[in-house]
Amino acid sequence: MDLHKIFPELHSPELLASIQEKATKKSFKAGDIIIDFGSYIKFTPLLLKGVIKIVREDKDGHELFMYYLNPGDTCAVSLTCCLSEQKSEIRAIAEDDVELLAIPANLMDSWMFSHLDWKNFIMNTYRKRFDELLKTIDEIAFNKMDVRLKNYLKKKALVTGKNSITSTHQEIANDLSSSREVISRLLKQLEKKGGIKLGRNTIDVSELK
DNA sequence: ACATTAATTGTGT
DNA sequence: ACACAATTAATGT
Repeated sequence: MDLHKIFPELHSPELLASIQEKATKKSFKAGDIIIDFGSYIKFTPLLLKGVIKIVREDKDGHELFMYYLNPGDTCAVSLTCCLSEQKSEIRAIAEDDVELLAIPANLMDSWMFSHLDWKNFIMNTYRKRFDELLKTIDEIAFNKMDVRLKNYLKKKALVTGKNSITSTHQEIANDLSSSREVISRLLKQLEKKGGIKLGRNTIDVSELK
């Protein structure tokens, strides 16, 4: 297994050996829920393959999209949960078929002290996620829904590496905490002027600027 | 191939 | 936001 290829920041031989020994490989199919609200997290995922969507739930039970995890990422939120044994504030859904390494929570902690590269890795993913979050906060605070939608489409296309998106208007509305009708109407505007093509369950985004 | 049904999308209020 | 119409895809016969 070439862990080092996917996680360039992890290089010390002892750490890599520990990971090999202690981590368990798990796989999920597209749509599976990997971590759910309120569940205690007893491991942290190192994502090997596929895309994971991280979603927050507001008080009325509405979902709000936060960010994607790509191969080479780990879930920053789950790090905090692990360390303090808190319930999960988030839901993690497999966007594609996913393979990940599950690191037991207690090891996360001790590796912080014993392996410098591990510590740096954790710190860096924190920093990256924090930047991401700032961006989405800005977007929600300052952008109208049509801009958010356009960004959402772009990001989703980028992350999945495809130029067509397979999801329903309803699902998009859930991610953006809007209503399906609003999304449908905005999408149709975009189809006229913005260079996307709509079909049932698919949105072709290859022409999107 | 055709009819039936379910799911997704469109529109008016 | 809601109700309903229209369209498209999936399924059974």
